[in-house]
Amino acid sequence: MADFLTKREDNYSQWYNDLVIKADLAENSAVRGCMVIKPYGYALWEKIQAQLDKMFKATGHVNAYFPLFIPKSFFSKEADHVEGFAKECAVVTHYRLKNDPDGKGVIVDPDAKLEEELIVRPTSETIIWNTYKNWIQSYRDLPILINQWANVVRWEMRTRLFLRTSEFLWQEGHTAHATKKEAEEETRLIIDLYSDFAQNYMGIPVLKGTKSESEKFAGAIETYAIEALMQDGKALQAGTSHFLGQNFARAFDVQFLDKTSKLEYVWSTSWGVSTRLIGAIIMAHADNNGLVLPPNLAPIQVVIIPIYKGNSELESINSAALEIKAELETKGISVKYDNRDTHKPGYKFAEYELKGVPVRLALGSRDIAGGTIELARRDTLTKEIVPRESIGSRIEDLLKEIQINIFNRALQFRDDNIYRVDTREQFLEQVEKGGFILAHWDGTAETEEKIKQETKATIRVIPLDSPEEEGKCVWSGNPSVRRVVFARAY
RNA sequence: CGGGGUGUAGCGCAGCCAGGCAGCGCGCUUCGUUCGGGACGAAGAGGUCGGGAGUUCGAAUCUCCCCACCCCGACCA
Repeated sequence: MADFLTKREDNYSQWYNDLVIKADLAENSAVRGCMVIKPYGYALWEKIQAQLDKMFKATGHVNAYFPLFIPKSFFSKEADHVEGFAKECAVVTHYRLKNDPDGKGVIVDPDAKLEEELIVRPTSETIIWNTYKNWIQSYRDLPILINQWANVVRWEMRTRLFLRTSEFLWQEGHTAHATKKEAEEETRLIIDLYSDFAQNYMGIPVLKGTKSESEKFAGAIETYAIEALMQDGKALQAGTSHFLGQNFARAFDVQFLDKTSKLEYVWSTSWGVSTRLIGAIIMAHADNNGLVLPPNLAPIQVVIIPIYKGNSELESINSAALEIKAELETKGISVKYDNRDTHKPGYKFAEYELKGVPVRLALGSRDIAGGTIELARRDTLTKEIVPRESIGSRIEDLLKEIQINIFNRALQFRDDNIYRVDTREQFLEQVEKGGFILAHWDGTAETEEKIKQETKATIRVIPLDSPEEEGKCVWSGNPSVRRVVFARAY
């Protein structure tokens, strides 16, 4: 059917690239490594934003905005943080252009060199903690629970639309607390919130856990992550929440007087998810006909397509369609009525399938005469004829059903692709096939590094709920007390 | 930064080896017939052949230089 898309089974990454472009989500821009997010892709991001924003607000967070530019000196204050980001920072060195005296065009004005270079934020901990320093003197000033929606820049070597681009959109939460306990609770609260969002809105099951020492955020004491499994068996980190301890407070000298008049460093967290989530939605649900969007995040939940011969038929279909649209909209369902006369129904069917619209209604003279509507669902590609009077309630139920169905499908796939592995041979074999590998690990960075070098698999998470279990490290044979999750990852 | 590849109409490509009117498919415009799974016919529009220099009567094609992008590695949400 969709023969303009590369088949998923032929070349998964080409299929993904084709899909992003053909479904009109985004395209490569004139700037290397940076994408243009097109209206349909941005609409999806807006749905993600709106829901997360609601969830952040419901847990007491507020939004604010900090600068894009960060003085270079701020980066040198937290050693691990510098180490982690130094290699991928864009640097602003000048503030003016001038006409090229030798000819056409403009050049950077050498007289306009900045005293101190500015870093384009790869993340905002430093500028934010420099600012918080001025906001916090007393325990009465705490907690600070701020989120910002922003763009960040990380100069990536290799980029892929949504999954890894040099500039991307995200939200970053930065909180300040009086106690360690409170900051730890915040970190856990957010990773649970992300997990809830991934499962109930994106329809993607995730594994929740902590990162190993080498995989955690630069500057964090502990990094919690949710990890999803894509259809090709590779893992995708879908969200992270960091317990930063007092690292940034010490680096930026942020102290407060507690209730006992004792001077203390502030405890902090940071957490984020990015436009990468769009990549996750694609790679978790889409098929050879195109996107399959979860109803809870689909920009268009229902599309209505008229089928008619001549203008007289169209008129009666128009009025019926608009009635149905209005009825659905009163139930909070987003509906598009596509009565463009420039494309045939078959074209539109294929187009909305490609774009992953969960439910499609087709309305023709036969339906008008018989008081029915043809309803097609994207997740199963099945059709049914529904009586006109029950369409509202049918769709209301169906959207919920589709949401659950695609989650269950992804869950089934995920569960079918978790493997308990106990020997190096099994590990090597399974890593080639993909999936999450549950294996014993001796807990050392050396072993982790060796495994990464030889298999390209990394520890995705150390699951929060993993039971203690005596075993031997799959690589070194040294004793281990629990299994961790390995996979090749995006 | 290494290795490979590609730049020709909006998109996808052929033409280059062996120099001689710049082509094909899709898309686009107009008109007509169509319309329940990507319609058909007819007529059109659309080009700095990535850029520069050279060889030649003549360069998309040969030579040299430059630029950009893509893929594969090392780095990463």
